[in-house]
Amino acid sequence: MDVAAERFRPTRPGSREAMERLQAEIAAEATFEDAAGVTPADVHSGDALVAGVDQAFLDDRAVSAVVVLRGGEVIARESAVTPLSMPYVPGLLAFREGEPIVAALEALDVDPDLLVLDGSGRIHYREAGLAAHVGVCFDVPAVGVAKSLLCGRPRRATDALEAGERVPIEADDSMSAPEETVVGHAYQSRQYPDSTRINPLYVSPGHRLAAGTATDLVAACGGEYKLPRPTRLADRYADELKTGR
DNA sequence: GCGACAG
DNA sequence: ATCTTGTCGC
Repeated sequence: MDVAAERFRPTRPGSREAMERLQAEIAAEATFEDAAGVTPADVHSGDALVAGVDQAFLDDRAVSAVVVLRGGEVIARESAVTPLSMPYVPGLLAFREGEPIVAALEALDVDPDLLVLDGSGRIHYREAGLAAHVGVCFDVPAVGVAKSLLCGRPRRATDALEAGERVPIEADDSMSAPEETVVGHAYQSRQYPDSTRINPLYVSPGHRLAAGTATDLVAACGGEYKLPRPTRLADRYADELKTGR
């Protein structure tokens, strides 16, 4: 697939200020409402191609793995390795992991209808998390799936949720969005029958999706584990590339 | 100064 | 994210 807007390519700008300015542009360019056509039904039927993306690290390099699914079946895989240009900084993840991700996606011969990224989308200080950055860069519907919450506040307690339940995540005063704007959801993809609790996933739209639809799509991706199938497979592939099978 | 902080 | 043994629970 091809980058739609070269100016949004996540390469490391000179300063933190420059990176934050670019994120403000990303957020302004991102659409946080349904504007693409990809529906949960399309994901189920196989009418939509879903790409799961995840990274693994080796010393000073990052390896990004992409797995494309059509109705739960793997139809393509790609990967890319690039040197790390900066350390992990909360709020600037896209500038650390974006280069290998974009490179791996560019190597794809097919064009996914939905990108599922490991990290936040709109749940971000400037509403420009990894999923928004990559989604806007390719101008493709994207959703972010994080294992922990970067910012924002759950509308109610998120412990003891049943499988399938979701709780809105509202913007707090650390974010650019008006307070209480629903920027994503805590989504309980899996849960044990009793005692032991599994933490929920934090799903947020990256581009061309409303918060509710983003979560519906992740649910439609399925999977036997906590992470949605596309992400789980990309995670395994990345680890496979890192070690050597 | 204190607390919070995707991967 | 990554480094890792043991350990709790279905």
